[in-house]
This record gives sequence, C-alpha cells and structure tokens, in this order.
Amino acid sequence: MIEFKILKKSKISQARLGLLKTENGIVETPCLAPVATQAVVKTLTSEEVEQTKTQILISNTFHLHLKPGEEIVKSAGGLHRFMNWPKPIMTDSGGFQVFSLGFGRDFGTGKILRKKPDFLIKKGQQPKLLKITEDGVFFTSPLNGQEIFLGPEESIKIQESLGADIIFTFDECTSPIADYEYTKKSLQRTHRWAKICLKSKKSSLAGRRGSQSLFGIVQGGKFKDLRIESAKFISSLPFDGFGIGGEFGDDKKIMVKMIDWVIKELPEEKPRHLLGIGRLEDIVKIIKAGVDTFDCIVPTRYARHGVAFTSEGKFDFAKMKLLKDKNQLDKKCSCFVCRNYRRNYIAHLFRAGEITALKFLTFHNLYFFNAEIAKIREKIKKGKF
RNA sequence: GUGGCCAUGGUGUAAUGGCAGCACAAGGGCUUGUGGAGCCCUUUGAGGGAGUUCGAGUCUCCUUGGCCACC
Repeated sequence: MIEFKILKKSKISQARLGLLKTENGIVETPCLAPVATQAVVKTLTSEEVEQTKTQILISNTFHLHLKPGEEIVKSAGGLHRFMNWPKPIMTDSGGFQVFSLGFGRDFGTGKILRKKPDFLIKKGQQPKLLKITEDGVFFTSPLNGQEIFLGPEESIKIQESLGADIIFTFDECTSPIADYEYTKKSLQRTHRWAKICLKSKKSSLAGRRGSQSLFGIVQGGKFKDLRIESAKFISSLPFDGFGIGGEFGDDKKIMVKMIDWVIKELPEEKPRHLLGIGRLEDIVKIIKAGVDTFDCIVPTRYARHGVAFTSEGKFDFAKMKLLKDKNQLDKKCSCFVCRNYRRNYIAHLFRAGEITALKFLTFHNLYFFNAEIAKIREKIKKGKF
C-alpha cells in the first residue's frame, strides 16, 4: 500500500508538496511519471531512466496484455524485476485505449481539441474498431486484428499480474467531441466499472509484502455537473488515490477550470494523478491546481520526433540550421548529453536516422522536465508557488 | 571528328502544341493515460539565342553542356 504525506500546502495556490511512499521507494511530489507503455522508456535502459532523476514510471495494461502477456511478466517476478526498475511503477488500466483505439482513432482527435468540432458523438454511437458494452470493451488487436475483451475485472486481474505499485480503474476516456448524453451514459458505466474494480481487487497479493494501491478515475468530460458528480462519486469509494482522466475541452483555460471543479471535491489527504497531461506550460498550471502526479508522453515522444526542450525553448533537430550550431544542447542543463555533446552532432545523428539521437533527446528531455519540476517543488517549499 | 540521345525547382522526374505536375529536399505548423509515426501549409523551375504559331517545355535552326556509339 502507498502512504501519502503532505509536507506543505501552498498559501498562494492549490499546490502541495508531498511524499508518496510505496514499497519500492518514495516519490517526491509534484512529480512526472514518464511513460513506459511496453515496460520500457523507449530508447533508454532502466539505469539511464534512473539517471534522469525519474521517480516513477507508468506502464500500460492493454499493451502488455497483448505483448508479451501478463503471465510472462508475472513469471519474471513482476514489472519491477522484469524491467530492472527498482522504483515505483503505475499501470494505466487500458481505459485510455478505449478512446485512442476507438473514437480518437476514428476522428483523429486527441483529448484536447484545437478548434470547435463540427459534429458530435451521440449516445449509443460505437467506434469502428471496438465495441463498448456495459460489461467491458471488445477491442480489435492492433497487432493481428484478433478480438480482445477487456472489462473492469480483466483489467484488474492483468494489473495484479503486472504488479505495479499503483493501478487504475478501468474507465472510458471520453472524446472531446462526445455530446452531453454520450458522456453521461459513459460516466455511469465508468462509475459502475469503478465499483467492480474495487470489488475484484485482491486485498493482498500472495508472495508480496502488501497490496497494490488502486486509484479511481474521475471522468465527466467538459461538463461541470458531470465532473462534479464523478468526483463526488469516485471519492466516496475507498480508493487509495484518484486519477483525473478524460477529455479537457477545446480550450486550455477550460482544462484548468475542469481540474478545479474536480479537485474541490476530492479528499485533501489522498494523492491526485492527472492522466496524460504534461507539456511544460501545462505542468505549471496543473500543479497550481493541486495535482500531485501526472504522466505524459510529451518529453519522450517529442524527443523521438527530434524536439529538445531547453532553458532557451524548443529546438527541432530535424532542422538543417542546427547542423551549424556548435553550442551545447542546453548550457543550463547538467545532464550527460548537455555536458558532452553539441547541437551540431545531435542534429547530424537525428538527420542521419541514428538511434543515438533519439536516446540523447529522450534522456535530456526527461532530465530537463524532472529538473523543472524539482524547481517547482523547491518553490512550493519556499512559499513562492 | 561523325552520328545518335538528352537538357524542366536544390535533387530525381512527368505532362496530344493549350493553366508546368509529382516525389524527395528546404522552410513553417500540428502532436498531451506512446505513434521510432503521421498530417497540414509554404518557397523554389524550362542551359543560352533566333524562328514557326493565336499559343512552344513540346516543332525548326544556331549555340552551349552532358551521355552513348563509331572512326
């Protein structure tokens, strides 16, 4: 089980400084959980991930269920041993894949829209490649087209086999183009699933010192009454912490407002994880809104697409001009990439399609994000955030 | 030296004598519970000269350059 201790609450925002104690170590919050979908932070070894000062990872139930299968991970001694990562791990439940392989894929939208939609997903509508039922979701495997069923019991069972410190309820992440009625219906289903997840979770796992912690996920889309209803309902159940999931509207200002609606309803003493949000500019806002942990693919995926985040802003290493830039990646960063390599070399490697470029950028971005968040923790400690 | 073929954005290539198109490159934008992927936008062109024609990348001639074959 986890233990969450709040060290300090900001007087000028909702931010809080905390310690999330797990059986695999302590996480200083606020904190980013880099994404290790397939039990790896792409391009890095677990030892390298540790060197980026990453405290906790998030892995994925759906993807590990498909490949290699949870039994393989379980027989390897669980995720920690399997991937040689001795620190805390979370697993996402597969609920996001209900969206990303469903309506997200169908309509090419993410969780946040850039413009107002010209049509809406209505109640009863089904995605092309999967079928959402009251009991769970029939997926079409992206690997071989095979049908795969995942419901709340299945997700929990898989997550128990994977053995992360923190697991999440199986939910449906709704689309930003879903209408009120669709979102409401989905929310009721997600709530029922949350109860089933709680019930089907074993209180302690054989052969382990204690049990995993289960976080319930708040949904409700962009609709204030649904978000509040969801936060009240989910926090009325004996979860160890809370995830805030789903879509975040079509405007960034709405996102923070939505997080505010939810957090007001959540018990103060339990940790709050914001699912899938974490651009640099967002991190500041969500921590101020009272989020303790969050996961995001931005530092790692952008790295693989050639983008470095630095104290001077973003650099796109696909661009030719960086071939002539002899500066170190980020003068103010003390990661091994910034200490040892220059922009022209990284640009050359990236443009030549060399995998080391992806490793350099992934390592740096994680180190940089973690350092930025450490600065925020320091500011909270000093009462300046 | 003779004959043949060729010459179109930065590169590689299309287009009956009728709005010069495509790919890559370059520049810009997008990417939020993973997608080493993809998408959108933009810039850039007829080796040089003369002629035929309502109209020439396209036909004729000269010229320049390249490739091939033959002496």
